[in-house]
Amino acid sequence: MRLDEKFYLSENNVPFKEFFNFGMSVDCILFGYKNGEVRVLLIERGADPFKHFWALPGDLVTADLTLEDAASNVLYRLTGLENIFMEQFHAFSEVQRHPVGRVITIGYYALVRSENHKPVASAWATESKWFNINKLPELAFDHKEILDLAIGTLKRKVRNEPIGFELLPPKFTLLELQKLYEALLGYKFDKPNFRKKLLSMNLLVPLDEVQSNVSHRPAKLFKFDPDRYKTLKEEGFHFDLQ
Amino acid sequence: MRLDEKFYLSENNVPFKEFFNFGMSVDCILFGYKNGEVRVLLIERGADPFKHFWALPGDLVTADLTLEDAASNVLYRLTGLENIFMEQFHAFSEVQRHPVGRVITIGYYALVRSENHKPVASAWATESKWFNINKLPELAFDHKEILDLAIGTLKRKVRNEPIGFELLPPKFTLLELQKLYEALLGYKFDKPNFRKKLLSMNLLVPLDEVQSNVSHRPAKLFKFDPDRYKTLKEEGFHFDLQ
DNA sequence: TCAAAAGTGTTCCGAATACACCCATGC
DNA sequence: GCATGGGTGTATTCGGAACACTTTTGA
Repeated sequence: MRLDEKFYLSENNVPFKEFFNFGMSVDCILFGYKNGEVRVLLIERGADPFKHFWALPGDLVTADLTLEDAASNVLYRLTGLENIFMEQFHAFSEVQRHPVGRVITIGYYALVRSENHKPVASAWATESKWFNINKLPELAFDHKEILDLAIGTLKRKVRNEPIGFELLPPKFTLLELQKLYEALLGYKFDKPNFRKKLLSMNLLVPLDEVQSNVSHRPAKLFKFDPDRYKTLKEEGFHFDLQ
Repeated sequence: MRLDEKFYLSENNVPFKEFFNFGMSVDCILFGYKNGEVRVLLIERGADPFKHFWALPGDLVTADLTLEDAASNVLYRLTGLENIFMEQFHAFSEVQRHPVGRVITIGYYALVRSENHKPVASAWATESKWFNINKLPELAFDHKEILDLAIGTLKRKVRNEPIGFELLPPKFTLLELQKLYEALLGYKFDKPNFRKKLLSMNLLVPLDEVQSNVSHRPAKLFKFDPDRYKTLKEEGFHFDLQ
């Protein structure tokens, strides 16, 4: 259903079509975790403006796609992976934020298991590379602002929802989980207390499997139980790590 | 700085300007609180499409405004108030969500002290009216989806940040605050414990003033201390109500 | 045997819970 | 006096913090 344009005048009688001149883009903050470091995948721009600058992977959106589709496409082209955990977090709309025209961008943060994939090169990026979130290069456009907000959002989210698991392999030890949270939040947990707290939540399923090839007592492996979380949440449970 | 368009070809060599055909709008969910009820201000549409339907107040965005400006304008035209507490919460981008073209809308929720203002009529609305958030009419466009997400966001936010005060008059009693939270969250608090918890946070400043004209012992009035909250937050304090 | 990390148990403290109870005001 | 909500005190419980300790593996 497309209605007649005459219906669509603004309060000041501006013709409807005058409003349809925005560009939309998505920018993705892809987080990973390796060797105790939280990392983000950046690309080196292969074209002006900001050629050779590091930037967030992103793209202009075409009229046939939702923002979620567009962000999924960016992540797929970047990693070869589908169904990456991904969540919208903010719209950036400064009038002069993009040098070529009025582009509003929607930020998505996404979480992957670093080991699972190799970032691939693409037409819009000459290179892609993981950066420790505490050692970031200068970025193109307003991407520093976007990335800062993404990091803040991740730190807040990770305390209130069990999404940290998306950064770990499907099977993990409790100490690996603890180290991840320590890297994300920037402080230490007491090992026995962290264990007790996480296990008391009943979100982790112990597996009949242990670490191998470690030069110490091998740790039991666990997996996260998303269905269990769903059930608990409906019963009023709130995931909460301080 | 406007760069030459030749720089801006997509991966498939689509000319840059082909991307600049989106309409942007903002939709505002204005929450209020009165007589123990959480309410939202809706407008009755005065024009097609969805003429005579109840809808969220909103507007198309012009190229010279940020989204925040646009949302502030909507709220100002609606209430006559400036500097209303307001926060972006989601972008809605279903391809067919608007019957006349590709309009992406950004949802803002906002909080006002109901007593402070009278909703005013405007060109795009024949009427505006407060609705209890549990007794909502049928809505235009995808506004039900937007409103539902706004309510969910408010309930979550109100537990983790001291924004509930935005819905109360500047001076309030502890029981008024408790009733507000009970209405927002849908469950009861124990009076002595609620008092102790809130006062122990040191966010409330007791005033040398009490209720008047009440047929019972007049309650002490308090005000919220935003500077104190800022300080505490920087020290690692997390507002938290279960 | 030693290093390293896994894993358990216990004590202590403070916050949340569940109450009972008294206070001040208008009618 | 009595109804109404304001406001305080206390006993109990529960969870988190701190920390000591034992266990299991590889080298």
